[in-house]
Amino acid sequence: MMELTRKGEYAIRGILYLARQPRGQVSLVGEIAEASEVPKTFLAKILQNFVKVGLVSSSRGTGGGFMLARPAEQITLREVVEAVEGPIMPNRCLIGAGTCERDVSCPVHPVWEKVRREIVAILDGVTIAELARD
Amino acid sequence: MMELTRKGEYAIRGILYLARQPRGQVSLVGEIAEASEVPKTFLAKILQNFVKVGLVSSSRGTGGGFMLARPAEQITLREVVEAVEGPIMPNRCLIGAGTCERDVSCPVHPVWEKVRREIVAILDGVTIAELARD
DNA sequence: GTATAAGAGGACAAAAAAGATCCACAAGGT
DNA sequence: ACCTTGTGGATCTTTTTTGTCCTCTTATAC
Ligand code: SF4
Ligand code: SF4
Repeated sequence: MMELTRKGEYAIRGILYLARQPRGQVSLVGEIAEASEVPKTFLAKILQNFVKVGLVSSSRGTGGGFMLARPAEQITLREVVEAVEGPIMPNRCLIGAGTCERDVSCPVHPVWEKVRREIVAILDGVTIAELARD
Repeated sequence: MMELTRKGEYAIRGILYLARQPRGQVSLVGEIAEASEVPKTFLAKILQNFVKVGLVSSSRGTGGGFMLARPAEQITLREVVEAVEGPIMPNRCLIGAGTCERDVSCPVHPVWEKVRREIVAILDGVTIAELARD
């Protein structure tokens, strides 16, 4: 139950690499992939996710590559995980009403809600900058 | 990320049915399955898991069936979930040393450990008895 | 002791998700 | 023009989830 996928793991390793680069420095997919030991083509997809949600900025052509779109101090672990894995959601019924016909007065429902809130709180409390300096 | 599977969901619904029966009353798989809206053969496997870990006791033959092996007040939601889904484990590297070559001084490691502890604490704080009376 | 009524266990199959790769294309630099 | 680098989509493989089936064992009833 409740396991981070490879994609999430790779995403963290990848963005940590970016966070460790000097401000303004762009990095190539291949470079990040090698350093983080992540399959290059897979990482490319992950970086695309980051770009889409505005965590990372990209540029093409010679001299192009990826860099953080915001300072690492302002990027939380939660944002990184959710960028590639979608919203944190311990049980499907939390998505919205009607997902489970039983959700009207389901006694277990509030427990999952609490779990969700706790996980979100922990991951929101950790920034990429903190993780990167080590 | 981190979603309970159907199996876990069915397990909870199933054991709640047992918890709502009068003490000493045995229930048939088919009966539990129908009431909980769970595929019967799948539920049978789940009940086998429960029996294996000692949460539920079973008997065969005429008059056989399933009942809680302990009072519902002494069964926590964590036990139920772990019985069918295995240990709560937000990231593979928590299983043990050597799972990830990077785990030596990995800065993210402690975060997952914290998440794990929190989830365990929440699920350990909820008993089947509490959930059943509703 | 034979029929019947359960659960136990294992093999197996379908469906979904995860993990990974490829290629044609767009955009930017020389 | 030509090279470089990211983009987007299609596709493929592997693993996990979800579910079924069949045979065997255990227990009761007649
Ligand atoms: S039974 Fe309750 S906890 Fe389970 S999916 Fe439905 S609403 Fe959620
Ligand atoms: S990189 Fe760190 S968090 Fe990720 S699997 Fe390895 S030890 Fe765990």
